[in-house]
Amino acid sequence: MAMRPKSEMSPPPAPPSPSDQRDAVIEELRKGSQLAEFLRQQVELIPEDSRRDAALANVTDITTALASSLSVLQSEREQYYCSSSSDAGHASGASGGGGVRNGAVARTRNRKAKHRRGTYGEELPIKEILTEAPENDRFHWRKYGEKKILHADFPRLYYRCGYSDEHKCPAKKYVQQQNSSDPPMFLVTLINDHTCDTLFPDEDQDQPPSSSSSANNSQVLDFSKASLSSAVGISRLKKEEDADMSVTVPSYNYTYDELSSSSLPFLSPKQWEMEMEVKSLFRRHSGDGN
DNA sequence: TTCATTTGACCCAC
DNA sequence: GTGGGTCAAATGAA
Repeated sequence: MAMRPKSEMSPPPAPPSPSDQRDAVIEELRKGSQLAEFLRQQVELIPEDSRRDAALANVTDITTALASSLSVLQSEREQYYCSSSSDAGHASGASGGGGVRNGAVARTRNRKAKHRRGTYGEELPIKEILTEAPENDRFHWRKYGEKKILHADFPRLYYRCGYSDEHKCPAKKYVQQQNSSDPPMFLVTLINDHTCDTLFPDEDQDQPPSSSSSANNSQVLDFSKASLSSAVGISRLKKEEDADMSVTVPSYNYTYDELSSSSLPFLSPKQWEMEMEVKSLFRRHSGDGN
């Protein structure tokens, strides 16, 4: 965070409100959309058909991601932080949810609930990810519950790490559909880091995803900026049908200036090479004589 | 047969 | 009493 000299901070420094942060993000997304459109024009100048088409596909993904994010943020501008003390007020949109599949079965059990309601108890850290593909991260999740949430039009889905039993991995995530747009957006709340990932390094990490799924990265809206790199990684497609998902979008957490100083953890080497190539074109055509 | 998902019941903080 | 989080039997898919 940039610090200003005390002499410049004459008014009492009011911390930015959540709505201010949201407006700032919306503004950045708008700038990003303009840049993406400009980038598209530059990419169209690439002479080689294959490279141009691939780059255009990436730009299209970026544009789609920015547009959908803008849509979500704007539609929920006044709702998102209404319940600032709770996480339960995020959802909005049309009605949905599942129906009754089975008849009611009377069961008697004798057990104790392990968890507290409300503020996730003491489980930390918490990361929130806005994505079109909530299941599309590199971890294996097992669904353990689904709950209709008050004032939410979509049920909240509860997942825990698929290795929670084997390796005592405490990672969990809650998935809340945000709207009924096409594709719908989901707010994914990640709770606890994966210990299974550190015990058993992901064997696919050095295997770039197939070119057909060039952008299996989710959108990350992490206002804290602290968990940006670890929140979402290159996807491990746990099921074959995941490979058919075409709604994944590239991460837009980096500006083009930041591209040069960051390592873009979400991109495969091939994608990274392409990004660098596009970036080079971008600079050349934007009059950057350096 | 095994594994994952569904879904009503249960627990507990508020 | 309400509502969010979790459990676990029932069920379906592979």
